[in-house]
Amino acid sequence: MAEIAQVIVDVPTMQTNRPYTYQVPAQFDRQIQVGMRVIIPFGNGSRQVQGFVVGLDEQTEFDGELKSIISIMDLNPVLNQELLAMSQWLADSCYAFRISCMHTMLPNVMKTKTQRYLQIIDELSETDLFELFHGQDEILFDPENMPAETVSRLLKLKRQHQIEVTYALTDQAKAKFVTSIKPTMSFERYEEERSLLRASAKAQNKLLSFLQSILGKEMSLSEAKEITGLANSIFTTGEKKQWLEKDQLEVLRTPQTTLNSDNKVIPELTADQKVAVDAICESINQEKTAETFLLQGVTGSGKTEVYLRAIEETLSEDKTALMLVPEISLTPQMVTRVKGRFGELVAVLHSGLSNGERYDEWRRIERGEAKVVVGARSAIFAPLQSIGLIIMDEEHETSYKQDETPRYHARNVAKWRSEYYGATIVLGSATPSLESRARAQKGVYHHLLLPERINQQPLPAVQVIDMRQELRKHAESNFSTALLDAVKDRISRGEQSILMLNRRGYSSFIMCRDCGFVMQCPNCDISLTLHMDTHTMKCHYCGHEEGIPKICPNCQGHKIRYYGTGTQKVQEELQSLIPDAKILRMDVDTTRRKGAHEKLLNAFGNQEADILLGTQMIAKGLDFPNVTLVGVINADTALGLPDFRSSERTFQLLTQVSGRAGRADKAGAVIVQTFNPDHYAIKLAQHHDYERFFQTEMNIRHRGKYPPYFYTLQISVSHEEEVQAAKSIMEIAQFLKANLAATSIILGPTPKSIARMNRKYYYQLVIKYKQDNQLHSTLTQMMDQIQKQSRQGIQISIDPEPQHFI
DNA sequence: AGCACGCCGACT
DNA sequence: GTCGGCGTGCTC
Repeated sequence: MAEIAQVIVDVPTMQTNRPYTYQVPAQFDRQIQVGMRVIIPFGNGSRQVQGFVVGLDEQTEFDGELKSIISIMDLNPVLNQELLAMSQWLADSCYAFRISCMHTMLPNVMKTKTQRYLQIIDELSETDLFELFHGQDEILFDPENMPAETVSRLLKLKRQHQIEVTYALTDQAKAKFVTSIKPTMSFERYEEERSLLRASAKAQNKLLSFLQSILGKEMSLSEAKEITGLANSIFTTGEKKQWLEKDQLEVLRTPQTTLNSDNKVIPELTADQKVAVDAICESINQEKTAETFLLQGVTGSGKTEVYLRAIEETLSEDKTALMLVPEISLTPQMVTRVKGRFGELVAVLHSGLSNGERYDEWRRIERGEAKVVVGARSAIFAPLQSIGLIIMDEEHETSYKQDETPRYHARNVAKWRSEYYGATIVLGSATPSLESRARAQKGVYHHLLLPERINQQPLPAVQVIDMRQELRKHAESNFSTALLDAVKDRISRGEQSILMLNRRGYSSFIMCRDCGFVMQCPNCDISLTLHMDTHTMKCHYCGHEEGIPKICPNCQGHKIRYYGTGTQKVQEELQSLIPDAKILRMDVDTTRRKGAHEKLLNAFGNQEADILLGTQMIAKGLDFPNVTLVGVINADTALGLPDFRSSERTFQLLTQVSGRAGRADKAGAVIVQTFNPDHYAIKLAQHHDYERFFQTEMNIRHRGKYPPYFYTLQISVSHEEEVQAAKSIMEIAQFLKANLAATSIILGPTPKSIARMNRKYYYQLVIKYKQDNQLHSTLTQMMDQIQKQSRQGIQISIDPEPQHFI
């Protein structure tokens, strides 16, 4: 009986979101395994696409002519049973296509690039041959980058069957090889060869001794050249004389990290740490129990050491460990600390890796060479087997939720994997998300506390400055007298300060003083942001860019002025207020280039500047012993946002920056400037009072029927015409009202706060629900319906547990 | 997605 | 009359 394969094709649409059946040709019989990639014909014509084999059978229900698999792309499955099962779960829970989920779980290089070629199959006219084919019998077919007239002429020839389209799928997943050398003789034979040399042949002599020293080994040519200092030609001579063999050696593009041995010092545990480590280790040692711990520890309480001990225990049980950290915390120091403890067993996955490097790290994990994986969000899909421990540091971070499809939350994926393997989860944070803290309260998670800092240092005193008062005292400025004095004081003492600007909703724009005209993006409904470094106006949403006008485009007036506060403007103001201060600015503009981020932080660490001024990105995980002052320039810009999590965000951010001050032997101080000094999030952050904040916020969430009491789900639609988008979301709302449980609540529909983006209008609604068995099927049904309208330009997206409501 | 089929306006 | 516009349906 011939083999039959079930294949998920690489065509991300609703209609193709299911397995297709293919014949396994005789030459591939018993060579194909579930989880491998294959190339298959799909659709009319001879179109070829990539696919993933998800099942193998002897027979099929499908009663039509089966097409055959064209080729196999892998020697081994790239998705194992676990990941395959997970892709299905992920697709269901995120309302995403299965193929999109599969690609999300794999390195980018697993995606094939499709190229189309046109081949002449019949005699062409002289003109066509030369004008279209340049005298060749095959050309690349790339309609996007060809003149429309050329394309139509080519298509016409195709219709007349004079030429045909061929497909070439290129697999980018290629291992990297270098030339290597291998000794071919025995020690004695080399001695013999040496005796035959003339005395002047010094280089050859050297090569012979070198080959003797690496008997039985294989080494890359470049490394051999480096060690011996011999030229390429000597090795070529050696090859000719058959002293050595050249070969292709596979190398892993593992990024180099320097390991300094002083990281090997393993600190003593405090009593609290010991309690935590013991509890976690006990769970790790229990087979097949998926338990979750919430490790709540103030900044500097030594959470990382607890993680490292837990990983150690996991490895000793012959299991693997996964440690997630937010992208911005994935600093070289952090990586060095883990590598210092577990060395070569560690694989690191972060956004700075090239596709090739990422692929190589992925394979180290997949082959079992790496047993500890450290990485940002997508590292949750690392192909580790027999996972014993999953750690999520800073578990409250919103970056754990992917904001494009599939919109998964790494925490949920962690939970799934932990149940699959019976692994232990450790969620760590100084300010846990309300969801997690509430689960700990209910006993769903084990709650572990690290209430004290390692060095017994008190948390820094936080001073809140009422900016409304400040404004009354003196002219408009971003700096209160208190903050300015404090900064000057640090400079005079040779200490450093960190100043944070809450960037959100706080960018610079230009406005005409005469008519009030504000420059807007022609594609999106938002103001353009001023960028002084490039002297342009940019749209932060679609990337649109144009010059700065000198006269008002609306009233032709000359009174165009800058408004708003960007880091750059604040830097200028600060510089004029404290002329001799050395200020380092860190924001998206100064860190765009690769490595710029690190460079800036190193410069600051080496005390090349007095002040580090930046956006949220400076709040996380940085540890500078000489920093004794942290200032928050505008604490409350997030508070004004129409998002039920804005208080939580503000509290978390303030608590986090506070932790940056005075971590070493010097006492630290924090100054927070705000227009809402009485807001509970700010007051409770001032007193480092997480528990009170938790209680207060829970009450508010309870009253408002928000998470963690209710689940949320956002549906948004977009269309080029506003009426169409509005009509569509109204229909959806109607449909949902008729089909959802009575306890479910629909908010909206409303236009999105940025109602137009990239020439499209956006409308949304939010469903709040406690338990709704009909929800999933209703939404699936709805997606099906809407998909039929997709030809008319309606686009829909479902976001379970959205992190941003604006 | 991307390809073919099929039905309408405006050109040699 | 035919060419080519794009709306519609389908892909094992």
